[in-house]
Amino acid sequence: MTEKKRRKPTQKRAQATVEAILEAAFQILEAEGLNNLTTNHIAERAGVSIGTLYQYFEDRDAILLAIAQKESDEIRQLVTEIILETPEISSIRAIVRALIHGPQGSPETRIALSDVLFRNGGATEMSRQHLALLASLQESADVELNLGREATFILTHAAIYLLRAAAAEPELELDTNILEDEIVYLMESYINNLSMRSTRTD
Amino acid sequence: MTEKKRRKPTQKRAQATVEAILEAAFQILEAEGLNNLTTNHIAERAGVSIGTLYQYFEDRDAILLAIAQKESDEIRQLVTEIILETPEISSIRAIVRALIHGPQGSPETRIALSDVLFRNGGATEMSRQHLALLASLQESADVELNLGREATFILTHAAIYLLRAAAAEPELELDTNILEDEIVYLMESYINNLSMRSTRTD
Amino acid sequence: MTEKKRRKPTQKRAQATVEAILEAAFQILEAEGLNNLTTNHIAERAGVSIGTLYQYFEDRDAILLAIAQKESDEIRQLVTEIILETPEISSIRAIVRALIHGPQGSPETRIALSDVLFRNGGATEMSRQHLALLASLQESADVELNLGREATFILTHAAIYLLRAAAAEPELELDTNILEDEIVYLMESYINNLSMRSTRTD
Amino acid sequence: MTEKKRRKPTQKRAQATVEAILEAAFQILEAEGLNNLTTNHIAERAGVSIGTLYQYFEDRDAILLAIAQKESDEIRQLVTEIILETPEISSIRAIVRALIHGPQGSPETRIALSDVLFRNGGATEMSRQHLALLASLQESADVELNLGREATFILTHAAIYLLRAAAAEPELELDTNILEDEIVYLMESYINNLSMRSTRTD
DNA sequence: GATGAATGAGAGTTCATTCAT
DNA sequence: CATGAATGAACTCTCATTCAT
Repeated sequence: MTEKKRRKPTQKRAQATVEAILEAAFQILEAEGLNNLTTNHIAERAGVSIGTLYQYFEDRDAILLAIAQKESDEIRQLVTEIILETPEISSIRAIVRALIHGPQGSPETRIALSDVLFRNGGATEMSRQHLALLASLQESADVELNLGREATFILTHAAIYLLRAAAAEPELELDTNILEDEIVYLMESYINNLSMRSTRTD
Repeated sequence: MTEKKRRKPTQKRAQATVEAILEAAFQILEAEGLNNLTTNHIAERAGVSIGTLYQYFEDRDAILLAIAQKESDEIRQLVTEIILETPEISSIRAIVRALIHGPQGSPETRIALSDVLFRNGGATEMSRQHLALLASLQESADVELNLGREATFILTHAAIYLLRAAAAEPELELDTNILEDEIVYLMESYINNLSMRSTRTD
Repeated sequence: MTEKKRRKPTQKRAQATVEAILEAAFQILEAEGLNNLTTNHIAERAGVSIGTLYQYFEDRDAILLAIAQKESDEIRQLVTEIILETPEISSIRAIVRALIHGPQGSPETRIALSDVLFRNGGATEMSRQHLALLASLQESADVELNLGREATFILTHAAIYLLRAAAAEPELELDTNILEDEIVYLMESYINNLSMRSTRTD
Repeated sequence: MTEKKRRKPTQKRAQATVEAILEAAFQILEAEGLNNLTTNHIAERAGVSIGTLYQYFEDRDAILLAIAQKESDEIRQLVTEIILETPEISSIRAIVRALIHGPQGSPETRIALSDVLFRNGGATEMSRQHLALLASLQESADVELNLGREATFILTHAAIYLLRAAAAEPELELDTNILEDEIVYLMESYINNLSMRSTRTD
């Protein structure tokens, strides 16, 4: 009854409003950081009133979440594209490459976005991404892997968190191509290790 | 010049006050999260006035930083203790074990603390920890490793970030013993991979 | 860029709000002095929330400045009115009379207001007032005055500062009419002195 | 009974402490302005504890007052010295010269000190200075001046406030020698004017 | 649907002053 | 006499959010 409903933008104009808000928020996040990402600021930059903003978004976090989900989708998409374009590379490399080149924005932006994704349904949204990742990885292995929870966790998180850490420390001046190689090596050698153990166990 | 100096606690009473503040801050962080960790709240819980708090800490962040540095020291200490107690285990396992059992507090607490450590001298304080880690790892390898920046980065960050991620997702119910094993495998197989490449290159 | 913009009151309601804030501030300044002129106090007296206050004024000083500028304008206006109403009196007397009767409020209020005017663009806003004053004075002299910087300074500051001092020492119980006469004498005799010197010098 | 007594420094060591406090306060006032002149800051700079400071001074204002009175004394002294050294100059010029060269410190410092002098017994301490000034001026006049309250006020305040204003506006780059001349002219021509009126009236 | 004026809890912080040691 | 740890009222200012227009 008393629940406030947020309008779902079905009309074209409304769609444009939502886009403007998300775009404005992203720009501010990039240019001025999470601390200056205030709702009033976003509304002003988007050219809408603060009241309008609140008709489309429950609260400040919802805006960030929308941006993050959009990026998340784009990365999934990118994995597929990479595999289609260069079918000779391994799934692992495709994933790592997508994780490197997909996300836009500065380190701070990336962290803010992955944080919000985590806060809002860490067990839901984010792990969906991880599980998709895992499915791809399974294909890479010669033998069927006998994965425990912990190995699964490592396979689905290592690349993501290492790349997040790399993004957060730009002063290390890591070469993205080499980094791609090394992370691929890291994961492949771990999968080999898992295979050996699986074989032995069987 | 313009810096306000904070008193360094020389008297016994002052020492106790500082301890009380840090302890109170830690408890609040645990029980109520980073958002409710306000300076007034800390002072109240510590049983001191807000003015007293500000005599010893520049600002809110300084309190967090102090806690984080204390924990950081404790972990370094723990690595040493583990190696002394169980000399048969590898350096890698000692480090991973210390990283698992060292940090106190909930996932959110750990993240907040590692964040503050990173914010305040990401290239200073934190990498000191990483480099010490690296030195230990070098000893584990049979051949002298020929490490590029990117491989170094992976070696020094993989365990830390994976464990941070694990702490952040308690709903996965990971078994810490198994997790320790798997991370050790991950790193050992990567080091083997590096060794093989080093050998070939030589 | 980093400047926070303050809303300019476009709606009628907003105009009234700004008026209420200025009025409240003036009353408090009168009744309780500059030290008790806190932003919370002003907002409360004005019947608006503290947040509203800060939407229209950058900070506490900006409120004082707004009041001072308003008064400053009123005095300029008053000089003109006096000359129109009593065209037989000299410019000097008109200015002195305006300076005596124009400013509202207690001595402390006047000083606070002239201080804030001085702080914010001492070389800008305030000297504009002084220069206008000077232009009027020049007309009073028979011969064209040959004014050095220092004489100019005296002409433009003597009346203002003496009246400010008089306002600051109400216990002297100075009669404003006589004071007006004496200050006019002071300035006229100085201008005569300047004229004599100018004549001689030519 | 319950009245707090402030110690009068009779011993040598105590004298030194008081001196150190006043000196420290003056330096801070000069270097960092009235806003940063905190009691803790003064005590630290003076090398004494805050508790000690409060044994010699009732409150923060008392420190400023002590400095101001010291300066005030020095100026009175300076007038005498100037007259003794250069007996040919008029009393007026001696006073003006002393007011120009006597006070130490930046404009802000001077204003702060004259303000405190005024606040604490505007009718007492400060007018004592003014009356001494007036006595000297009376001697300069040929005929006995028949001074009303208002004329007295002008004679005793004009020079002081004009010089204070001049000090407050260093950007005008007034030449102190010329300023001395002009203020002397201002006052002399006013005294002449007064004389003429006195003569006529008699 | 859109607007933007208004809200207000509450954050961080300062500093004159006291008093137990 | 000196110390300096402790006090806490008071202050400025922010920003997510609401709701009358």
